[in-house]
Parts: sequence; C-alpha cells; structure tokens
Amino acid sequence: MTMELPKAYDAKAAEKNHYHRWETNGYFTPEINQDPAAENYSIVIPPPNVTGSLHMGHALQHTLMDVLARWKRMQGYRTLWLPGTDHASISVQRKVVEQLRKEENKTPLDIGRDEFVKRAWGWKEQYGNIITEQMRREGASVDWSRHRFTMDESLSIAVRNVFCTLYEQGWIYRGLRIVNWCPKDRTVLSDLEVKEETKKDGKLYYLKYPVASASTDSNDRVSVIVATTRPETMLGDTAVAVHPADARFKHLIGKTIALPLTGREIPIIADEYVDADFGTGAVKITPAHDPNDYLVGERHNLPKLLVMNDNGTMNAVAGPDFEGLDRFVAREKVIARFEELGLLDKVDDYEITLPVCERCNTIVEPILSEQWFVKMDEMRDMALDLMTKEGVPNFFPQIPNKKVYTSWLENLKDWTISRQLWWGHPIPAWYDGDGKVFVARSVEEAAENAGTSELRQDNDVLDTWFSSGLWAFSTLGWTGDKPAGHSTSPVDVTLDKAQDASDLDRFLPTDVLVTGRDIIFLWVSRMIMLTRKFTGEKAFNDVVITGTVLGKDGKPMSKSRNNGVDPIEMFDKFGVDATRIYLASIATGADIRWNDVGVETYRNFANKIWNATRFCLMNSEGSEIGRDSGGTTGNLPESILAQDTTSGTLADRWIVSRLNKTAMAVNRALGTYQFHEAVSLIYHFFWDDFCDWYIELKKDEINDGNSEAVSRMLTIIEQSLRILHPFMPYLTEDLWQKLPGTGAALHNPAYASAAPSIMLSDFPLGDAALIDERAETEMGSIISLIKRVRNIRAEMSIPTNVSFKVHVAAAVEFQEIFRANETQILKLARAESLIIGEVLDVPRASAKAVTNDAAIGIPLEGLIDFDVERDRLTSQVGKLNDEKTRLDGQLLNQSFVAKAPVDKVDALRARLIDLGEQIATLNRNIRSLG
RNA sequence: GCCGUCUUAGCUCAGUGGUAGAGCACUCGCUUCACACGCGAUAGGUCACAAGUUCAAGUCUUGUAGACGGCACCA
Repeated sequence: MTMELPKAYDAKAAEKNHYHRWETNGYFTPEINQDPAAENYSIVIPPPNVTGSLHMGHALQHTLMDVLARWKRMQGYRTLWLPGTDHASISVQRKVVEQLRKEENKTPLDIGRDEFVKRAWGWKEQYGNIITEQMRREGASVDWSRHRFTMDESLSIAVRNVFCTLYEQGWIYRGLRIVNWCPKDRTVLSDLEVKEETKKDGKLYYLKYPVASASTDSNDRVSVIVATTRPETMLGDTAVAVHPADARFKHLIGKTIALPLTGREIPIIADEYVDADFGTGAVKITPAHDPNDYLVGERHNLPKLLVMNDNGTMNAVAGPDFEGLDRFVAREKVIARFEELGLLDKVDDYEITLPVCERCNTIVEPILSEQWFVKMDEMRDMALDLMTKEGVPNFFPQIPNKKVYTSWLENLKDWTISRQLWWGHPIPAWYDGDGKVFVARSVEEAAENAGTSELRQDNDVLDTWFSSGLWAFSTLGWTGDKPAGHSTSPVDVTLDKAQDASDLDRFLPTDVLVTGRDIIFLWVSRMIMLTRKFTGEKAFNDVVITGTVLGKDGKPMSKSRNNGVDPIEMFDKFGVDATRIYLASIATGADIRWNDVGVETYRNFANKIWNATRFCLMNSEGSEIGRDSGGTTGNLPESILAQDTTSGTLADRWIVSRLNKTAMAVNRALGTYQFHEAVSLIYHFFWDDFCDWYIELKKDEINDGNSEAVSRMLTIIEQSLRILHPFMPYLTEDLWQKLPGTGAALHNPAYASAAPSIMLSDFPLGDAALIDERAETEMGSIISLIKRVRNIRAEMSIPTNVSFKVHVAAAVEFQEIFRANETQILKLARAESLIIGEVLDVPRASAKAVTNDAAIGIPLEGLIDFDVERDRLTSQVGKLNDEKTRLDGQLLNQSFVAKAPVDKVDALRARLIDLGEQIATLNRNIRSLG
C-alpha cells in the first residue's frame, strides 16, 4: 500500500475527523472497558461556572486531566473523567439581573422570586454549556453521559441531606455575627470571597468626643480623641474603650461621653484589646460594624446599634439627618458636622487596605447579621488527621502547597454558608409564626415537626461552594437518602441502580484532582472534609496544583489588563494538539508567561511527526507494522524483537533500546505528574533519535522499498504515536488510522471488541530487556564520529558537493563497529570512503580531529587553510585542557579521593587518561602543521 | 506583621549534590529526492549577591537585594 499525504499537517482537518466518532462509539465511557478485572481510574472535573467561557487556565487543566485519562485508559484501566458545571449563584444572579435591566428595565423585585429563578434556569440553558462545548474541541475524553450540574435533582437532594445531617449533629448553626456584607450584591460573603485593595489616598480622621458634663469633676471641657477611617460608623458607637492600665485615661474610666450628633451618652470602658501605644490610645466602639468592637461589646454588654441598610445607606437608627444617605455621603456629612462643632481634631493621610467584594470590587461593609454557619473545628481536625496520618492529599508539587493547605486549616474559622440571593440551593429551613426554626429535608417534614403548615421557608440560598464541596461523591450518585439495606455507602435509590450504585463504589476515592491554587481553600479543602464526613472515603489521593498562565506581560491574564490569550485562537492558529502539548510542557505547578513561540515549537513538532510518517508511507508498499503477539504490555512485537536481536543492525538495536528507555521514562514521569518531563522525553526521542539519526541512517533502505526496514520503521512510528497520543490525540489518531496493519488487534485486551482507535491501543510501558546499553554506546561512537567530520566540513567551508576520504584510527573493537556501519557513516558524513586502521596515516594537508573513541584525518590537498585548521585544533585543545585541569585538581585533592564514591573516582581517572591521549594527539596534529 | 515561592544563555524556561540544558532568537553554511513548520555547524552562562556545610553546591543552610504569592492586622 502506498499513500501520498499532503506535505504539511493540517490540524483543522484532523480535529474535525475524530472526536465525534470517539464519542459516539462510547470510547469515553468506562463501559467501553470489557475486562471485569480492570482497575478503576477516575477524575472529576473542577466544574466550570456556567457563566464562564474557556480560558487558558481551563485549557491547561483540561489538557493535564485528559493526558492522564487517555494514558490510564490505554493501560486498560476502567477510566472515568466526569464533566460538569457549577451553578455559580452570585455570578449567574448578577447576569440575570443585568439582563432584566437591559431588556425589560425591570428589577428582580418587579418579577418576583419564582419568575427570577425561572429566568436564571433559562439563562443557564442558553449559556451554561459554552465551556463544556468548547471541551469537545480540546479533545477532552470526558464521559458526556455522566455530565452533572450542581443543581441537578440528585445533587440537590444530596445538598439537603448534608445540610440536615450537619444541622442535626450541631455542625451547622444559625447565629448573629459580624459578617462581610457586599452592599451592591446585597448579600453576605465568606472570608474567602473578600479580597483586599490598598488605597493610598485613605484618610484617618481624629474626632473629639466630649466627656459628658454630668461629670462631677471640675475639668468639664475634657474630651477624648478617637481615630477612625470610617467616621460614619460613629453614629452607631456605644462606648469608648481605653486600656485599663493607661494612666492618661484611668480617671475617665466609668465616666461617659456625650456622643455628638446623636444625643446619646456612652460609657468609657477599659478593655485589654486596646493598644495604648497605637493612635490616641482611645478607641470608639461600634459593636454592630466591626468584628473586634463586637467582641468588646459582648464582654461589656454594650448595645449593638446597626446604622446601615443592606444597600449601604444609613438607616433610621443613624438619625433623621443621615437616614437614607449613602455611607460615603454620610461620612462626608459627619466630618462636616464635626468641623462645624469644632470637634474635628485633624485628618491624616493614611494608606489603608480595604476589604472588597472579589466579584464586583465594592467595598465590603462588616455588619452584624444573622446567618447560617458551618462549625469548622471538627471538620478541620478530620482534614488535619488525614494529612498527618495518611498524607492525604498528596500535593503535586508538594512545596509549597502542602504547607499552605495545612497552615490554612490550622487557623480555620467558621464558614458562612448563607447568601441573600435567589439563584442557588434554598436553605432547607422553615420558620413558624414565632420564628422558631425547623430544618428538614422537605416542607412536609418541616410541617410535621412544627405541627403546623403555617411555615415560611428561609429566604437565603447556600454558598455555591457548599454544593461543590460534595462534587467528588454527589456526581457519582450519592444523595444521602436513606438506603435500602446499604450501610456503608448510601446511594440514591431513585437513580439507575446498576450503573450509579457501582459508580460510587468504583470511582470513589477519585484518583487525582487537577486544579488551580486559587481554590485550594474554597473548594479542595471542603471537598476533602465533606467527602470524608459523608462517605468515609478520601475524595482523592493526589492533587495536582497547576500554575497560573500569565499574559505576555508577565501578569495574570485578565479582561481589565486586556492581556488574555484565547485558547480557541491558539487552536485555530497552531492546532489543538500543539497547544495541548505546549501546555503539558510547563513544569508542574510553575507559573508560565505565555508565548506563542512555545506553541509554534510544537506545531512544528506535529508537522515533523506528520512528515516522518508520510515518508515511511510513501515507501510502504507490501509493508505493515509488526503484529503484536497478544501481549498486554504494549511493548514492541516479538517479531521485531527477534529481528533486532538477531539480524537487526546496530541502528535497529539502538532505536529499539532508545524507544523502550523512553517509554519507561515517560510512564515514570506521568506517574508522578511530571508532564513536562514526559513531553521532553518523547520530543527528543522522536525528533533527535528517530528523525535525525535513525531515519537518516535507514533512508536508502526505505527508499529502496526494503519491506523489512519499512516495517520496522513503521513499528517504531506506531509505538511513538501511542506514547504521544495522550498529548496529541488528533494527530496521532489521524496518522494511526493511515498506518498499514493497525487495528483492534493492537488494542489493550480490555477493548478487544471495540472498533479500532489509537485511543484504545495498549500504552507502551517499555521493556527493560530491550534496553541495549552496548548498542547505545556503540551508536554513540558513530554519532560522534559523524559529528566531527561534519564539523570539519563546516569549519573548512568545504562545499556540500565536494566529497573526501575519511581516515579513522581506533582500537580494534571500534574499528569493527565503524566497518560494520561504513555505508551509513559515509552517507551521513558525506564522505566517499572510509579508511580504518590502527594508526592515522594521512598527509600534512589534512584536517584532523579526535573523538572519545577515534582519531580522524581528512586529506584536503588544496582545500585546507592551515591557519583555520590550527585555530580549530587549538580551540579544541583549549576546551579539553580546561576539563583536564579541573579533573587534575580534583584527583590531586586527597580528601576527594578518600571520601568520594569509588566509582566516581575511577570514572574521573579513566576520563583523565582519555583526555590526556586526545590532547596529545591534537598537539601532535598542531605541530605537524608547522 | 507572619508564612512561602522565584531570581540559570539575548528571550521564554527545564535542571535528580558529581563535566551547566532545551526551544526560540543570533552567526555561518545548505533549493541533500519526509519535512524551510526543514537540514548541518558554531557562538552565547561568576546559575542575583554574600557567607556557611560538604571531598564536591545551580542544587543543602543562613543572610542580603529584587520580583511575586498567600494569610493576618489595620482605632
């Protein structure tokens, strides 16, 4: 069979041709695996927000997950990579509000909650699958039949059950706390959803608070100065605190302040919290608007006056002059009033860091509010136990992620889980007329418990991360519903039993989680705790933390910086496979500055693979790849092994050795998530060893149509394509289908009956028995010989079409090697004949060189420039001498000889002898030039 | 303030105590019948700086400088 392929690889064509077939043939489902004894392998995707579109961070993570899934699948694991999306309550809510305003000029209140939620579902249906659809282009081998959404019915049941169980056990509680409030989104935020922004032009206001004239002391005019960055909160002050030991204020403790603008009198109290050395030493206390003040208030039984509305305006408690004003307007007004009253001591410039909402950048207001919380102390201990006792999860890279994770856990505070939003999982709590709360799995259950159906459900929804915290097991069928006779892993009896019951058993714990470091706390930690709590299992064994893909400017990609790179554009420009393997070539966990040149490198690599295959196929009539004898290791077929150990040439044994070494190393690298190492190994094997040396050595045989040689080469290509497949699925499938002799017989036995695809072929593990160190050494001597001759030709500027004789002197064993490979050496060195002997016998007008194994002389009568030759040799001697000097020094060092391992010392001694000989030879050569 | 990461060739980055690597760019050649998205040959590094441990340090320790990240505080 002879085939003519286009001259360049067309990535787009290949991308169109395979995904649909893979998917419809069911290759992505674990059920494709027909081996009942197969081990399971599972990954759940970090569910992208339904509001998102694919960015480079997704592309990176998806690539790594797909590499793992395809690699394991080819090894015969029953493999599941489960896709899905997250309902992203606050993001979606914001989108829908915006849509309402734009299209109908309405607010959510205008249409009501039910209608709003309906719109949100509509929005999700319309836009929610953008990313997952883009994943098809990426080649992601996810099981679409198991696609999950965090608000799917079964996942919602799981959420309710988890909430109720935690409540019943006292791990969830409702309480009044100072929380982070976003006045724009009008909801509470968890600590993790609050970012910090440094304001350089902040101000610190010093306010004079007059001590009440009710004081019986004579010093009536006394006032206390307090400093604040939020003057408007003084309207809610209920005390001024000083340190109990502060002599300046001791006499005032117990007296009162006439709080300006309010007509209220507030006490001066003593509390250890105050740092006497900071500011004025006196602190205004606003228990409803500051976490520390809240604690002080608790200790001193102070009233807690909330002076703001949920939208950031002042409320009635702030007084008629301020009610309705925005907090920042109120701030200006408070300052103006203090100035009028002569009570503004001073205003300092003050650099301040403010808490802002991570999504809308609005300044977050700490306010007192009643919310739902998860108590984290026992959860934390569980997670810490897992880490210290079992080393779970195993982070890749371990540094710094393990420490970051552990120290975060150690300082963990309770988790605010309620959100004042409409889109999300409603909190399963109902209140009766007296405000008594009933937490239940349904309204009926709540009514039963309450003894009345006059109930009002809690208005709030749950933090999005609450449902994603269940993702590892809720997606595998766990709902927490009371099972029928299944004690260890309760499952949803409403789902397909045969399938989903086994999913949980089979795929939990999942094998690895691949995600970014920004959600280690938000998501990874919570999934670890909740999975342990509710299934007794680990969520996953390993966690691969990817780095950040930075823009060309070295900063994180963002819309505001406009430095983003669209993965789809890269796919169009360089191909999906090139983009994937480039992303995989980034060191695990390292940040990478995006550069197109890197992708271009692998686009070129794809083309190289295409053309190497094309070359073989052009000459492949009557040849096909060696048949596997039915082994399960994906190793070279025995037929090839036999050829190469008996009749094969040195080059054949060498390339087989290199291939097997590469395969073994690739598996080793992937086993520890060293994707970049695997990429580098296969890249250099294919390009350097196979294309630059092996193909070039065998070219004549191939062009002559030597079918045995072509078969052998096709076999190496086919094996290489399998190794490359997880990284470059489209190219490898495209070429594999074109190779003569490929078919289901090459599949891993677990997929024996499936229609042929490289993605089901047996992944090459490499066979130590096929590694031939002697062949590698011998081939090495030939390669250096050829390189030296090429160097002489280049340095002497000898035109390509001028041939010459090459004299080689070497030890007998190397003479034999060179003789046996004479044809190949002549071809690659572009020489006309090889004269091999014990000693070099060449005229003075010769260029000379040495390798570790041979001395070379090339007679160049009329072509040689003696000055150039002298410089060339001198520079070589210089290099060798540098090395010799270093080694001499080392070996003269008695402590080195005494303490370094014997084999190291011996190796240096041997090297030194070689060096001495080579230097002597080169020096003789220089002298002979005259 | 606390914890941590990074600093290697012109650029982007690998690097496992034992002779410093890759891709791209640069220089010099090549229309060699798979590939110019290619082939061949060069050049280019006090591994940020300083001390220490070690027979031996890019690699381990400490400090310094710069870049960055996380956490906490912020009257």
